[in-house]
Amino acid sequence: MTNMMETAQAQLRELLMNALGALTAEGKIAAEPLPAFKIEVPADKSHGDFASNIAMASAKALHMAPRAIAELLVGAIGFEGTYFEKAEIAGPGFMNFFLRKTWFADTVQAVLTDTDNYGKSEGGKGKKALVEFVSANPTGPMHVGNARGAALGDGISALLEWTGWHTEREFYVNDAGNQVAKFGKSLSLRYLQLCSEKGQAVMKAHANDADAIAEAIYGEDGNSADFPMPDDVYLGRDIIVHAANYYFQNGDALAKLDEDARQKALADYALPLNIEGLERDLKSYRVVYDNWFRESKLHADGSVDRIIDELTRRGFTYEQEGAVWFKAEQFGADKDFVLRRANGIPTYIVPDIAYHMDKLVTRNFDKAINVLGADHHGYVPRLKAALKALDVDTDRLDVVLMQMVMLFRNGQPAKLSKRSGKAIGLVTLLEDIPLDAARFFFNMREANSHFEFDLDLAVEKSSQNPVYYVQYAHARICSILRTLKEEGLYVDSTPIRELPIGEVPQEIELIRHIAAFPAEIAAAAKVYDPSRVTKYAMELSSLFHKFYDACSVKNAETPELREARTAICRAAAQTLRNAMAILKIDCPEKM
RNA sequence: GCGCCUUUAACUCAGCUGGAUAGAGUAACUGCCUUCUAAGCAGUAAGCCAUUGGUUCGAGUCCAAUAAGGCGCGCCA
Repeated sequence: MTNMMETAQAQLRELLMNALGALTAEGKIAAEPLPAFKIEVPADKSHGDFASNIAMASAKALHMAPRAIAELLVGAIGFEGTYFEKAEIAGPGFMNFFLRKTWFADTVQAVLTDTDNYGKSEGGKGKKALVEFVSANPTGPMHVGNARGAALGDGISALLEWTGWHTEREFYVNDAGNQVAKFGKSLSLRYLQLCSEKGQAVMKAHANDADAIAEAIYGEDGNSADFPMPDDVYLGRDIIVHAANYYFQNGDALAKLDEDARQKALADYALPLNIEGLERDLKSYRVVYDNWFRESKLHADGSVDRIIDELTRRGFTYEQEGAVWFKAEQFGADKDFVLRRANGIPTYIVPDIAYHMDKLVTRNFDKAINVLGADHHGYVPRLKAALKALDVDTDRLDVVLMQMVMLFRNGQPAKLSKRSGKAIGLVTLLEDIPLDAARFFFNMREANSHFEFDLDLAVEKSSQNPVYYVQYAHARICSILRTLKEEGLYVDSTPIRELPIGEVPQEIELIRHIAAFPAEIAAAAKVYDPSRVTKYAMELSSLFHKFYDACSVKNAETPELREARTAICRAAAQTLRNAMAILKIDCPEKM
């Protein structure tokens, strides 16, 4: 796929190297090894399209003033047949280079040729990445942090795909261990409450409505005087709903069983329902996973036990107070930690180690990327220490830490959904704000910054809302093209290089930014940061609106100019669509 | 106590691998639609880039210390 920015940069670098070579051959400059120099896009447009610090960087080695070097270079460069028409020397010795119009025309042509693939690159070709994100506990509904994780993880996955990686999205299902036991216990308690006299009264009062029953039993805080709950269980309404539904289907038979059997039966009933629910809710958020990897599999096939055995075999464990410890300090972690408790049950990290061995060894992904809440940052060095002890190159595991989300409404922290009045989770959030807004907003800030989510702004249909600003730009372009077609003014028959493209500053600015798209995507993928895509889209939209204001397409001075601007519009719309496609946000043709 | 993150305009944030006068949006005020979507554009205002030192041709950007805020350091996950 075409990257005109890169093409121009490579050409410029070659021109400079050739000029240097020629000057050295002529003896005009000393034959010294020169330090690396940079070619970059200056912030100030009057400084040209590209600038190089080559003269300043080489000053020391050549024992010459930067400006003198620059002057020699400018004289030695042959611009014929290239994308560049001239160079200027500025400031302390910067060299500023100016592009010819053909470069702008070729950029527009590249977008129209590549269409939906414009911006893709192949840096990751032949390599496999596994992106694990959300992995919410299946014992309850997803919270707002999961919504951010979902948008972020999905965006990172898309960026990797756009840069050539074979990418799989994965959800790690914690369907084993302590929290499942706690889940069963919670369900059992609620179930027994429903079977009690008071519970039966509530059931009768609310007929077969599980939600209404849950509301009544839940009371103020899930721990009412009539239906008290201990400290170490899940209190949520969803637990009561499960218990009630089970009761509707199977009656009170479980009340007569012993506690363990009842907990297991209820967990076996409710857990699959929750997992289906997670899948459904994420799908409605436009997140579709390739794999749902179950923790229980790692227990069932012996992987978990094998981790402890293998670390022991290698001499990296010891026993203390009846527990098995891993010598993590030896592998760079802050302190040793327990692998197997005195009661014989492995700690949570052992299945995690087994899981990552599965990712990196069994399935042999080149990269495993985990999107985690920042509160897990202490856990990362421990996991890496264990992987290192098992001979895995820990650079293959990249962790993207994500800071907390704070929801705001009317400038105040918001806890409850406006519409349903329930706690704001992923599902209730989408009741309150449009899907596109959620996906856009959660990708506006980089992962590692605290995020204040303004709920009022997200629903606002105005210029203040960045999602609408971007979508409006696209709809506006579509409207222009529609009008041209209706009036028979839409023409795309002339080769783009023959059109007058890049006549005014607003056109140039817009095309320059369009040309930067492929590099921006590659850079965003490299640092796992989809927020660069939202920023790019906002900037592109802004440049289009400015172009729109300055350059009429329909009423262009000449038919050639109209055709040129039509092509620019099409290229801008295409680029905007591609950026939004990465984030899975719609680009409506009308608003 | 140890470790990680954050600190840029009144508010929310950009500032890519150090580069030429530090940028947006919001809020305030002023212009621009008989002409392709005014959900837009243009203009006016605001900043010891937390503090102090260091590295160099050059620091918001790199290093060190300090301060304030957030988080983590379990035989919880």
